[in-house]
Amino acid sequence: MGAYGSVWKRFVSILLRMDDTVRKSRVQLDRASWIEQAFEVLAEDGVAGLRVEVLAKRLKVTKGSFYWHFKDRQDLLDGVLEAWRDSRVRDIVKQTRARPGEELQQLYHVIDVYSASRNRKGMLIELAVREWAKRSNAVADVVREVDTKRLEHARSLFLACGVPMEEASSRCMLLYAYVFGISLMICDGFSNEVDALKAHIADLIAKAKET
Amino acid sequence: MGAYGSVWKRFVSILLRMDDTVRKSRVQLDRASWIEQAFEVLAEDGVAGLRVEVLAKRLKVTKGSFYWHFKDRQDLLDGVLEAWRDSRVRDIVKQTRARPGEELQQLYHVIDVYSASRNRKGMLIELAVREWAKRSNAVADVVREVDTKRLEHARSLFLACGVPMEEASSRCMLLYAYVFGISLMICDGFSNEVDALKAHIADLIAKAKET
DNA sequence: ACGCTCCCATACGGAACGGTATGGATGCCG
DNA sequence: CGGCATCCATACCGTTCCGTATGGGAGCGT
Repeated sequence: MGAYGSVWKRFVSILLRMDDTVRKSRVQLDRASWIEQAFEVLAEDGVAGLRVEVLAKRLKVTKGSFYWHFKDRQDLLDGVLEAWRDSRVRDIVKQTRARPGEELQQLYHVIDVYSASRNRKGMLIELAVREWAKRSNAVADVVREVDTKRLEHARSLFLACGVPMEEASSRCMLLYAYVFGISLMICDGFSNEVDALKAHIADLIAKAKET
Repeated sequence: MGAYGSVWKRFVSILLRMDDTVRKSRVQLDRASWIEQAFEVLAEDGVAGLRVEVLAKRLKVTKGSFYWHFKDRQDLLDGVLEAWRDSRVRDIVKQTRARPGEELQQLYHVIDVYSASRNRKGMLIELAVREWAKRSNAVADVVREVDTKRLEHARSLFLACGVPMEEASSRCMLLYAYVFGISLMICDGFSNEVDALKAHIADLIAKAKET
């Protein structure tokens, strides 16, 4: 052993971690696996499709497993909501952190990331959660928390671009309302150059120096 | 009788009309009554809440009545979709028809009408239908048809204001995406002057002469 | 009074779903 | 080897749905 002791220890730890990962992802399930699958269903069928037996069938187990990891269906919904909030908070600080001087570019990046064409699944989850919030005060509280953080971060980008306060507040609200709203619309009957129009709209929101 | 003949006839016709109205609205139901109630449920619980027995309970009848007026649940959904399209088409021509010279004012009116604060029920139906469209191609086709008409009418207003073509196309897309998206957001944690910000956003969309 | 149509109530079967109880398989640990 | 904890399968109950079959009441014409 000697000099290879630490390497051996790392190798063993990797083996253990691999074994643990396989166990968690194939043979045995945990809360995270159920919640992960729940997001898939959430994107496809909305919160109304989040049924215990449906998830169990997708995971190829029975609901006996579900009620081991979760107290009841509400416990799953709480876990999904918590996981959504955590992932959104992480995503916000990641998407709205810009190097000095690149704030405007970062604003365009945010509009692009939330575009409905790419990242389709993420937007479907976003819409499903917000529809969920219409019928649950607890979900509405989380959405309010996420929206507040998102708007504040985006506003700081506008402020860094030299936009005054009220204007920056309005523009970041317009930005997020647009990206959510455009994903609800079906515009391909209006113009065959929708992408060009969307690029123009991004200029209206971010720059707004057009005539 | 004599001179009172016509009065008597009118009285009888009123009685018959009242009787008919009572029959339609209380004792007996028709397709329109079920569809009307379906829109109430659609606003509250979304399309997933549109269950036959739930509607029957709300109308204080049994589903024996439902299956007299409708072939099955899909028949109701088709009726709801058709009624939504018709009402939207009527509303579009009503909301986007402006006297010459008042086109800009009419654009502000459209933004105001679709505001989430007032007309809350109408917006909930709008969102429910669009979420429905995510999982049904037939609904998506109707939404596409409505969106196309809406955008074309709104674009004509921008064009009448002297906005060039591509700019007008972009602005009307931005307008509708904003009004739908803002109704999905919960901004009251971001600012305590949300209404003032929304008024500013309306200027950004309609005028957009700000710095 | 009779039949006829319209409209709805009742009863039933079947499926999907939430939740509980219980047993069984596996692995770990002394 | 035996005891224990972990994790899941099975069986079951109650509820809520959709859809159908059938009967019945009210109006209405003859």
